[in-house]
Amino acid sequence: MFVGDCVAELSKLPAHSVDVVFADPPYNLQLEGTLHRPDQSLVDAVDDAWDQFASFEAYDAFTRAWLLAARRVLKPDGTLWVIGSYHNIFRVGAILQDLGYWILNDVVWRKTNPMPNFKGRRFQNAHETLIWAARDKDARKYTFNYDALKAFNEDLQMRSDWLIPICTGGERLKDDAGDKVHPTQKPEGLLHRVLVSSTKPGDVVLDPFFGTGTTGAVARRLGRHFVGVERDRTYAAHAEARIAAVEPASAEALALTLGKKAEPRIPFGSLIEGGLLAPGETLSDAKGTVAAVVRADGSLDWNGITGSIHRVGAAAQSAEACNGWTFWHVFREGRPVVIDDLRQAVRKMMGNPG
Amino acid sequence: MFVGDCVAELSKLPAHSVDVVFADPPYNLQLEGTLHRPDQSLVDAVDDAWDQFASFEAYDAFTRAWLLAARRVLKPDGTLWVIGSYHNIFRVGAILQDLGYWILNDVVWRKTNPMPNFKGRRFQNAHETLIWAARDKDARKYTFNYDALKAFNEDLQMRSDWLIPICTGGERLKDDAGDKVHPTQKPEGLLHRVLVSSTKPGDVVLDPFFGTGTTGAVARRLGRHFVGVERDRTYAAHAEARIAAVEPASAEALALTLGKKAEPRIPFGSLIEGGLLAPGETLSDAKGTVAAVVRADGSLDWNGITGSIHRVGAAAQSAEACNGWTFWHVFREGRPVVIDDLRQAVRKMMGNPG
DNA sequence: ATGAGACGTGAATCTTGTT
DNA sequence: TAACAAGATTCACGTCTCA
Repeated sequence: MFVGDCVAELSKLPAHSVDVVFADPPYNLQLEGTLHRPDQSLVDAVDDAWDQFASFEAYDAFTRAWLLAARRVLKPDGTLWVIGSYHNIFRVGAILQDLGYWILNDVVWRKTNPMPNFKGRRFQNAHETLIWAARDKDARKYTFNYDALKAFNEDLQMRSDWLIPICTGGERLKDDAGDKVHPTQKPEGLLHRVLVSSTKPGDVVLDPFFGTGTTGAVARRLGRHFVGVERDRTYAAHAEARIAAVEPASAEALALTLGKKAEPRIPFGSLIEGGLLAPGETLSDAKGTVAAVVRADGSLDWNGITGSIHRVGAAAQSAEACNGWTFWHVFREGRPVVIDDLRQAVRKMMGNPG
Repeated sequence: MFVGDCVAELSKLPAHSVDVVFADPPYNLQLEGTLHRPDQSLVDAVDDAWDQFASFEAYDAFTRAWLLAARRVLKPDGTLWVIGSYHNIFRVGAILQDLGYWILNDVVWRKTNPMPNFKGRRFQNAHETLIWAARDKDARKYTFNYDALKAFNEDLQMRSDWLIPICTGGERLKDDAGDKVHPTQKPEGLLHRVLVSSTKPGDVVLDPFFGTGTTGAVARRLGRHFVGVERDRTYAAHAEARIAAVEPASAEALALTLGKKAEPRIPFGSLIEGGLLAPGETLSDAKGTVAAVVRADGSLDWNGITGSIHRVGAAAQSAEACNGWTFWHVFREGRPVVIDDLRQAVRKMMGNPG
């Protein structure tokens, strides 16, 4: 591990000495005011100095510099991973294409537990994007452990969308005061999948933005060598202690983190998108005493009371709560069909994507 | 619908005339051999290195041209959607940031049934990326139907990852020979969610790469107007026939679920004017630990601190801010009733006068 | 000891209308 | 245009408190 600026430190390494680069650069978040949750508590923003850039141009220059330095130390058949959000990932992706990297995949990290959008002004930002790229367009022998991934994924090809929780609980590093050490610590599960898919035991992994050493900890556990560069001495110190405590895990334990799957939740609106229900159709309860109209936005209208299938179902029964899936029916060929059956049909259409 | 080059046709439209742009541009022109510069000259590949540079440059110029043209016709509070894959989306995203668009979200379309990766050299490419951006950074009144999407998604706010099947079966347009008409026809379910989330009935939607008219078909069904531009006469002809067969949904089915923000404002004083609260009555918080007195002028008095229900509520909690409507309660028949319920009663009175 | 419920928190470009 | 005021707004978990 080296403490220092990543471009300067990388220039000291020999060329073509690294199998894989994993980089979690600053996102250039460009936050302005403060943000409160509905309960008035303050959201702890990423306002650290290392994430501040004067302009897109400044961020681009920074990005070009470290991507160039990383490319020099990569072996000809090496690959590079970068993670980012919509704030920066498009710039990073375009620049790495310009520099001659060849994109192999973009991969979506779907968070099981993302922070909500508190003000209701956008979609909940529930994912981040990783780019996986070869050093050169004509690289043929880069490492991709296709069969291992397929075995871990219940004999299905590993997809480009990964469902992994954010880093919380005991895994999250805390200082003596109980505060998080690093504002953006990545989950080990993410690095695990990255390294299992694109490195072999004994490979050298370089992380130019080492932070608190997630890459190093997972690399050590998986029997990979690592080189980390971190500018902040506090982060580096925590990383060192953390990695020293890592014990290599058994092969069985490795399989566990990759096998997780979740049953896909089907929103009611998907029945409309999928054409199983048309806007304007009428839903009723099992006895046919209540009638509500399906609206295009995925809500119901019962005598002017509108909302989700559950809310309106509750209102129609004067109940506190209601499972709309089993309450509402639609007529098909003269018979009432519970909409839960339509949901099953959608699930079949949807196949089995994690 | 217009048949022609999108930049040329867009230049004929009036400025600030469009609410939303949905664009599905060519993903990687260099592979398809149809890459033209904005002046219509054909890009001629020479050798690999030069070809790569020339191709990205040309694609960037093409992208800049149509994004600029689209920005001119967008209303100040309009938004733009672009869909792409890792081949092009990073360049598109960086350029639209450079042009002054302000990214609101990136959204991942997760395919339920993606094509497998046959060679087993990469992850299965199971998603595409959409960028949703406002025309301007400081646009505040762009349309986002938050409450409709929340109802759609069973009372959870809509995430940035959408699970939707690809376009197959009866929805996929075929020609007389039984071959698919367009190589990349998008599913109507995807456009449904795009238009429900970011447009209102009656809005104008522009699609500069109209193809076989998915945007037009869904817009028509959802009671939105559309403008489509397509260069290929065959695609345009199929689009026209397809859209003509679409049955628009009824006005009632198109109504959007609206939240509190859309409701008329009721000053607190109206509760006193309407006789629902009497001057001198006592309000308290939900637990009954705080008590304030209602004054005839519509202000509260809590231990000598006077002001609006919000200010006094904040002071009573030692908080920065407070929604007085949900904080304060009044006793009715021995039970605490939140004053927000009284406000609803006033709204009903005002909605049905007499 | 156990369970129910309160509390805290995470890479966030997060309001709107009037004066 | 800047300042002020009204008032709308959250999901999944892990941990802690208290009965």
